[in-house]
Amino acid sequence: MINIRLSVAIHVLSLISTDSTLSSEKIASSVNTNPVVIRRISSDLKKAGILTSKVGVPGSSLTRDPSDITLFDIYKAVHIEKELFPIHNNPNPDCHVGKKIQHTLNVTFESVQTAMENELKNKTLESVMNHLNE
Amino acid sequence: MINIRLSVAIHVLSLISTDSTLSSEKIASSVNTNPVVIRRISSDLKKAGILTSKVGVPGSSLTRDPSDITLFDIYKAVHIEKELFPIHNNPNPDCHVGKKIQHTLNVTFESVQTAMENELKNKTLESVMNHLNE
DNA sequence: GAAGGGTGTAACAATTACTGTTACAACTCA
DNA sequence: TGAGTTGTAACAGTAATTGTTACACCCTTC
Repeated sequence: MINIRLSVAIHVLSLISTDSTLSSEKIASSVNTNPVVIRRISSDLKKAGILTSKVGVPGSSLTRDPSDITLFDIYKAVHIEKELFPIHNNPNPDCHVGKKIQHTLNVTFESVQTAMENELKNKTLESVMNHLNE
Repeated sequence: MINIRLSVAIHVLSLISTDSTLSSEKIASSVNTNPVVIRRISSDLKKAGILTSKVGVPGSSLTRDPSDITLFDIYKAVHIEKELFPIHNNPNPDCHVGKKIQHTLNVTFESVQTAMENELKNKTLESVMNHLNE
């Protein structure tokens, strides 16, 4: 478990895609949080090229169709760059296991993380919104 | 993800499988942590039926062959039960999106988590140890 | 049966990350 | 001009994780 940013970001983008004039205040009331939390996440999404906005002007717009935005795009935008499974530091290099454990687990965990990321790539904002409209 | 328990647990099990007489003190010196951290993780692994040990007797043993212990077994043993991607609480039910976002994301995130877990199920302690011995 | 050394576990400190919040500069538009 | 907004820094509160001390209880050996 990491944080709720991905879920908030998807919520935000779902709202924006149907109404590009919503202020952070209004979005916050739908998400049930503070407007600054919304602006913070919007800022990440903006840096990632997923949405645009103008200082002083309420609202923001998607830069492309929801079918072209994968959950992985959103995930990358709002998550700190770090490994899914961190590995303990400074294992004892004088030990047969300690000497190689970090490299071994790096390789192992990387494929697990990739499997997770591929599944996020298979899902788009559009598919989530379709589910919301069912 | 969140913590280094999975990587420490794999380290511990790799050591135990080649020497079932190692004390938590010795294991801790290979992992480079405090013996209590090792005993805490060993306790989880014991509850999960992956290893056995006796109070007062140094060492512990695997209950089955490393080829029968998947990384998912270890993951379940040492991780708090919780979702990979948590979802924000109390979205506004008066909003079209807020009303359904939690259920929708639950379904969506579940399949992502399953993809990750399946990859963990595909890897065994034996395969990790083979990599350590290369 | 006493001593030394283990395990199991509770309790607490230190650290870190996340969320919520206040504050404010800079900007837009009526 | 003034109300309302975005973008962002700064900080408090909370929660989770790890490391650590402490100690009851249990072997094993002498």
